[in-house]
Amino acid sequence: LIPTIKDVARHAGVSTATVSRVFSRAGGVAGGTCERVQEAARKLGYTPNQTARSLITSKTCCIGILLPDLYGDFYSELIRGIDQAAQKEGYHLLLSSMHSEPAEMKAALKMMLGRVDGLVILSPHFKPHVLREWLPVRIPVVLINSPTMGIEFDTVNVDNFDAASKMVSHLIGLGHSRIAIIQGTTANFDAHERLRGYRSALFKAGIPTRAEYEFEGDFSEAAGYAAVTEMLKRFERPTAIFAANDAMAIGALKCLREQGLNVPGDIAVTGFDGIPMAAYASPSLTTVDVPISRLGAMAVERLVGLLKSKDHQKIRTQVPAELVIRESCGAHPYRPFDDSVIPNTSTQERS
Amino acid sequence: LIPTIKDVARHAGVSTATVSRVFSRAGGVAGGTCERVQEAARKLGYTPNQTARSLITSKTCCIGILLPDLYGDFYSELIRGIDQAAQKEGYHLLLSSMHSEPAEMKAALKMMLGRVDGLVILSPHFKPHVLREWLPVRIPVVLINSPTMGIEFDTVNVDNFDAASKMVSHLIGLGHSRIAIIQGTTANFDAHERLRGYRSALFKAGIPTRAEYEFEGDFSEAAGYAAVTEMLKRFERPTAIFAANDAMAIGALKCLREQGLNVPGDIAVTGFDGIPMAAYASPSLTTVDVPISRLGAMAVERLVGLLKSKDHQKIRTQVPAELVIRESCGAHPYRPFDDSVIPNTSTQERS
DNA sequence: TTGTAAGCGTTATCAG
DNA sequence: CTGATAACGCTTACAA
Repeated sequence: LIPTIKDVARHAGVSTATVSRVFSRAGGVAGGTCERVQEAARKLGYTPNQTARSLITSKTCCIGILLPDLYGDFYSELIRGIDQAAQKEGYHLLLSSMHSEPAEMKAALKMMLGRVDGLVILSPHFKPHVLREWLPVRIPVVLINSPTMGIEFDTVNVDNFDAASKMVSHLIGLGHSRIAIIQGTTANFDAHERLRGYRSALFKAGIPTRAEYEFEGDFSEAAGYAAVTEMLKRFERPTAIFAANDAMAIGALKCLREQGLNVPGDIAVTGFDGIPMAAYASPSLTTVDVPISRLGAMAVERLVGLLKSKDHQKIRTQVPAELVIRESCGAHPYRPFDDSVIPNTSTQERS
Repeated sequence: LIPTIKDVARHAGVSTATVSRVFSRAGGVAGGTCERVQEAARKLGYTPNQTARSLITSKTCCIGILLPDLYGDFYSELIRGIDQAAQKEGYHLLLSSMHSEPAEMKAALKMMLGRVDGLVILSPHFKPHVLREWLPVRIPVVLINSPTMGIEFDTVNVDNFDAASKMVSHLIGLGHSRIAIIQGTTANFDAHERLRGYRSALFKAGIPTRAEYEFEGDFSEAAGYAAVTEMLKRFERPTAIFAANDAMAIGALKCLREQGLNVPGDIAVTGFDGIPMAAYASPSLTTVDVPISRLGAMAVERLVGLLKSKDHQKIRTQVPAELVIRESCGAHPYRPFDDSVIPNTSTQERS
């Protein structure tokens, strides 16, 4: 039903080897023969079977992407960066996301073996050594946002520590010394690094860290709201809040507004991530722009590098994130609304 | 370097056929033999090569996803739905997005042939007959949001016409008769259907359509802003605005606010898409919730259906979209802020 | 229950 | 420049 190289060869009156040479652009085929082959192929609607091709060449030109069950902006931006880089490098994507359980992830991994030349994995759950155990074959792997305790894998991480430190230093520079943090999910690596950056900036400025200023959170808007509720009960309340992500910062803003407090007048607030809504909050939210799409792109670029050269040196790449100073930290005067920030999210493609 | 079925067979002292039987769960292998094989495989770190497997079985358990260069919520929601459905059905995803030019799309298509069992394509650009020409082999295909003039492919579309019509009818029910539309990108199928729904609702209510109430747009916030600027110059200005997507509706809200007009008091506004920010706008935006993730899921489900049974009847599936009544249309009293709506978009997985 | 051997559709290695 | 022919790693009749 579906034409193979043999059919084309027969119709063109040549051998399969010649047809193969034509389609693999190997050269060494006479002009006339080449045309005859292409004509026959067109007539039959022949396209080389990539599976068979990659079986013999042992190259798939595919990279496997393993993601946990994330969603929203982070997910799409990451894939965008990955896809763009992959396309530029001539690779395709075998995607498997939605993995919350180890068994699912392991199964996905198995499915990919033999189908991909390399793997990009974002797995906040599973420790590198667990992954190593699941990867019997020696296949190139790049980890995104991984704790990278050991040096078993190449990694590409957002420099959460540095950016958090810079943000808190920025607040200190604005005159704040009673700075609270609303932390991300415990045991999350990003959350951990942002906390570390917060503490480091305070330390560098000679400000002692205070346990009662380190509020728990889980990256949700509700957590930000709750943390502020708790915070306002304190006698010596902070003059600034460093939220570990934008969602919590926005929850914090909401609570502060409800309590009649002025931001940044009474209390400054900063976020982390740079979600579109941050610019649209009122006051607009000072935050850290995490270059998610570059994160994905760099992971792919590193992987392709591994694929091309048999360079077996493990590299830890840190992607820098930059501060976006807006109104909520008090560095800028308050303006009711920021510029256009809503991405065109209709069913339309990007114009 | 990488162990094959032969290596396992040799180590276990059996034939490759037996090893194959063990790993393909075909049964008919003695318990002791089975264990010996698995032990050998574990020692060697063997995993079946999926490429070789699918070459002989001519089943890949992969479906190809071809997308244009979209981004943001739409993109991630679509993939989410696709991925969930695919996983449930036991299929994997070969993804290729970022296609703005025909040549890119064609190349991507070729890359997939032989690697996938079927295709899900979202291509607002290319007409079905062009696709048919690019698909020489008879491979199952489901089109998402396609004009579907002919009946060459199965399609899964959002019922834009119906939802738009319902929304405008809702405005009419609230007493409006001078209703403007801010259209989406010309030549975009969704935009076209929403316009058709708008006109249909007016027609059904016996309200004549007026060309001067049909403003151009391109789905961008700026376009919504510009359209309202233009609109306010008119003597008999509309009492309601039906924007063809949320981004434009929010642009419209911004312009109206700047002009000192009250929404919905002076003029009602509605959107389309149901982006998260719509709930967070002030006043909160009445809109149409487009079930994007279900759109993707249904496309996959239909495709898997085609794959399993050789049912060659083409089906046009319409996914219904529902109205989300909030404040901007005037049906509800104005409250300063809606409930928590910001998704957790941090690097953290969905909790 | 197990082994032998013939493919799956392609590319690669030789000869010619 | 072209054609046999042997892989690639696996599954699957068919035999034993």
